[in-house]
Amino acid sequence: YDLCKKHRIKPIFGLEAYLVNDSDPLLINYDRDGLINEEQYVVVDIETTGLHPMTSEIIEIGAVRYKNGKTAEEFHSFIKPREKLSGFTQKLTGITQDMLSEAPDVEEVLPKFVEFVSDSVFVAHNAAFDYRFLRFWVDKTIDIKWSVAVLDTLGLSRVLLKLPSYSLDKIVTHLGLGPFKHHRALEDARITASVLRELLEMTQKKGLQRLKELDKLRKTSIVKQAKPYHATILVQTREGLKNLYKIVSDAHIKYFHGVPRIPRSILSRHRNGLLVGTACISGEIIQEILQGADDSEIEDKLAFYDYIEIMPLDLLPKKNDLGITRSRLKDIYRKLYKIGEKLSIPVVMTGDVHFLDPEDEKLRRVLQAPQSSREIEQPAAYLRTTEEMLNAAKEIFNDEKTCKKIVIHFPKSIASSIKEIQPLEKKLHTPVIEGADDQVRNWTFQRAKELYGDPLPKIVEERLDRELKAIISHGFGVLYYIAKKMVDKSISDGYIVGSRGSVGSSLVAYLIGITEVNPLPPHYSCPNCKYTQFLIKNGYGSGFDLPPKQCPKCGSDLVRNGQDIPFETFLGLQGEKVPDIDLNFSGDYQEKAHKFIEKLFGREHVFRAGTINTIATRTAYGYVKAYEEKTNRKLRRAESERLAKALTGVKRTTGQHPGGLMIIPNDHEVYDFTPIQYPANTRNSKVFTTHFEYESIHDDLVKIDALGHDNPTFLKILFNITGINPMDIPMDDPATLSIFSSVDALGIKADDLGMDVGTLGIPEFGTQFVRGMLMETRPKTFAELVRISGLSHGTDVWLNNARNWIRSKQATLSQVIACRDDIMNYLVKKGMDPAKAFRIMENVRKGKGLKEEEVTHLKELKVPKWFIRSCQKIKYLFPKAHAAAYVSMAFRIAYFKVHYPLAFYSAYFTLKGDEFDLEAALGGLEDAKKKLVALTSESENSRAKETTFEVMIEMLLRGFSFLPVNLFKSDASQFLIEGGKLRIPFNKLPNLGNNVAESIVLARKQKPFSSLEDLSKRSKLNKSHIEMFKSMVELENIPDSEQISLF
DNA sequence: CAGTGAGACGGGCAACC
DNA sequence: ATAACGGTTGCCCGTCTCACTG
Repeated sequence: YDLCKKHRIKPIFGLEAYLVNDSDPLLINYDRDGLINEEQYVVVDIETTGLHPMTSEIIEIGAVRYKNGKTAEEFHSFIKPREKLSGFTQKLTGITQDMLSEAPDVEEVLPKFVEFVSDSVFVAHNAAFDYRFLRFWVDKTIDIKWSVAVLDTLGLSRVLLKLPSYSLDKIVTHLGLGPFKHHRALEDARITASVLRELLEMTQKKGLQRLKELDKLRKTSIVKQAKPYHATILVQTREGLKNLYKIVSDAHIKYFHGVPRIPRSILSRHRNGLLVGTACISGEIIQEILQGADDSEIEDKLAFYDYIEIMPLDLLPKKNDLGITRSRLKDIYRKLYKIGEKLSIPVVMTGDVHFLDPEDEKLRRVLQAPQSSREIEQPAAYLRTTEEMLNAAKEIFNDEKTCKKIVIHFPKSIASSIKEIQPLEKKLHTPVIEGADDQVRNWTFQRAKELYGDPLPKIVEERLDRELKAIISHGFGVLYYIAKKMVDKSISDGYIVGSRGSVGSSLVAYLIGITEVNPLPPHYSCPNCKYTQFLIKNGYGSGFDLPPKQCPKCGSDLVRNGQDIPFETFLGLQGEKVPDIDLNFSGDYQEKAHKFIEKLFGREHVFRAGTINTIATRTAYGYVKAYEEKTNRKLRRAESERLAKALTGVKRTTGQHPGGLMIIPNDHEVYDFTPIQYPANTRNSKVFTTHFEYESIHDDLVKIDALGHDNPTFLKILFNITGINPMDIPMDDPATLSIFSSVDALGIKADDLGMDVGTLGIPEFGTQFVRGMLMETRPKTFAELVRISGLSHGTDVWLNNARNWIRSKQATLSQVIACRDDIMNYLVKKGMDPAKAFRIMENVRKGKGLKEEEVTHLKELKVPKWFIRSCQKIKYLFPKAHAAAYVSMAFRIAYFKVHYPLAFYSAYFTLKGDEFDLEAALGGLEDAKKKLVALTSESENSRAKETTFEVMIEMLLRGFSFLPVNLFKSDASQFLIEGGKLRIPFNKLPNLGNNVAESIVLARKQKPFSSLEDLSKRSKLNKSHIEMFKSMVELENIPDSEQISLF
């Protein structure tokens, strides 16, 4: 929409639909009122040389008269075809050329057959096929307008039976009607008569007496059985867009079967503001014509459509399985034009555009390569100019006037009947919860007074007033409210919540418990008498670094806190920035957190943000390679690069956002903004996602990010093992702080470990890169850790940037740009207008650099060169609040690593042990070291595995070791502490996942295993597992089988 | 006894914070 | 030896095993 606006193109929304006819009657042309029981039926089957009456012939007719539960007279005849039988037909039917050479001509057989049917009800399996075929040839050869009541056993069995397939033989098997010779006319007719008998009995059991009541049985499950037709839908009005969203949602959620299907009844129900076109040769109209529908049927069908589409003849593949030629198609198009004129339905020439330029056709071939054994020719479905369309029209119609009509005039008039629609308002629709604002205000002040006394210190009061004004006036109070509810719920369920993103910049958020980051300047406060002391500009970057102190008034130990973070990073200067509420839940708890939000807002108002998975570089090269292999040719490098590049961005599948929930305000429906669907169209998913990805709707809807993270799980495991509440850990513990610059506190030697910092396994501090930073900077304070955290994220923040300024002594660790906040703080201090400083901060942190006039302005303010260069290089930058939150979590985990090592290693391997190498663990230190060396030289893609090895080596160095998996002692997934050792859990065995591991523990709880046979029976272990158990698991000498105890 | 389909598992990849 | 942002969820696909089917 934006691009159209920019380039002054009128956008027309719409789609190519898979339309399914769910409203075709089971019985047609029936105008009597007979009883099911008393009606006379003729059950028919024909064998033909192909599927389309225009291009194929009838070679055999079989029919059985049926009345009152009994079959009577039979009719059978071969028919001599005008053309030779294909091998396929012979093979399918078993009918040979010989059998037909003496047969009568079609002109001779059909009159007898018509007489045999007389005014009975014509019955067949997929009756439309047989009926239309016969009718076409009756009309063609004996010139009779034949019309007779038709009943379809296929349709009838679909509504009466529940089967995966409704082919005649499947139904026969299902009904137990015995074997028969399929694809021979008389046999098929006889067996179909038996099927008819069963089906009619069933309808009578359902209480139906009269044949014309049959349509009462119709139900929506037909949608999945019927063949989908293409159709084009255009959006004419705003109402139409919402209707389309509803239709698309239904198609994805209720009627998805291979493709999203749109039942005609649903389209009719939401038809306002929509135009429906007949689409390509896979559309209903042309398909029906090919299958022998006559003009009056086509006219009836066309009543549903708003315009008829005609397409350039070269879109028809030369070889196609429809048995249709270009000249035949040309005739059909001409006929459609005539009918269009008669019915006053505009006929337009459309291009069936699937790509932009003719040569892009090759890209489609490459895309098909992995799925197909041969190279598939693609139709010329490119975007044509008016000139090209006129030329294509001339191939169908002789007169220029008609060509201009269908290429120019009719399309124009359709386009002008379409309103210009703005799909989204680009205005945030915040949800409303009655009383939320007041509640947030009350919670805030209540907690503020608990911490800082009443009346509040000026600095606190001023900040709260400023924050609350911005928060509430922009309608964000409800976000705070909801976030608090979620955090409270998670904590009461036993899982702490990590804060992430910039929420920690908000004092209100801290006070109501959304974040543990206190953004006030470093300060002392007395938990007893509420004495406070704020230390502004005293050189401390974090309250955690302040020296311990007693309250001068009452002598209690003072609390030290405050990370010194400006509120503006969160909401902007005037609260103009849409805030991001990001929360880190334990991965184990994430789903529950989502359920909780659904409950709060209502299920109709919360949807997981959808994502669209596209072909990216790696996959693109995969496609090109597959294409090379399939076509057996070697492309030049430039060509494969060109193809790969052109393929990137093509949609592959849809998915779920890692944690984002879109909130629909109470006074709206989701269809005001987006359709909805299942992720990846998996019908059993518990989740609905938005059909549009987050990026395209984020201006209009609030998103709450409830993400999964290991830290809360990590700390929960540590709490369970040690009983120590991670939130009570002293944040100035010197031993803990020391491992960020030395290994001494771990009781091992740097040389043995191969590094001289102790942060292996500490989240965000354990990688080689960050360890390198630690070795270079040797941070000694919490504030410095926060800076390292900022510096260690994003490209060109540390390397090629801050590190150089520090090395060349142009700036110090405390001066360089480590967080977003640093930029604004510094520039405001230099005298820049805060609004400008904010804008620069926002641009730099997104990697947009500086504008030329901004550089000039910075120079005027005497901002040093290194600062300007820094801003220009940074690609992404943490907010300080995020860094502070993450360092707090890392610090807690580090505390356990120093003081409760086994608990730490247990939690670490339980959580991060995907790459855990069981053999190395049991092989001992030297073995593990050897394996690590081998691994490092092996591949570049084994970083995670390397880290697991390093942590393992560190643990062994500290004097701890592993115990083998034990059938009676191991847990499913947790590393249990036994003495000074860690017992390896079942799920670390190769090819044995959590599922199976848990089944073992569950069965063991019920009753100890008496033998391997018993184990195999009562758990989900398979044979290979059992074999593996014999060599890798301590089985404590249990017998192989139960037999021994029998004797 | 071959074919099929479902489910578990692990690796590779993409989207996203 | 060098360069390196770290860490999470989720989808697809190939492989393996096993139960079921005719």
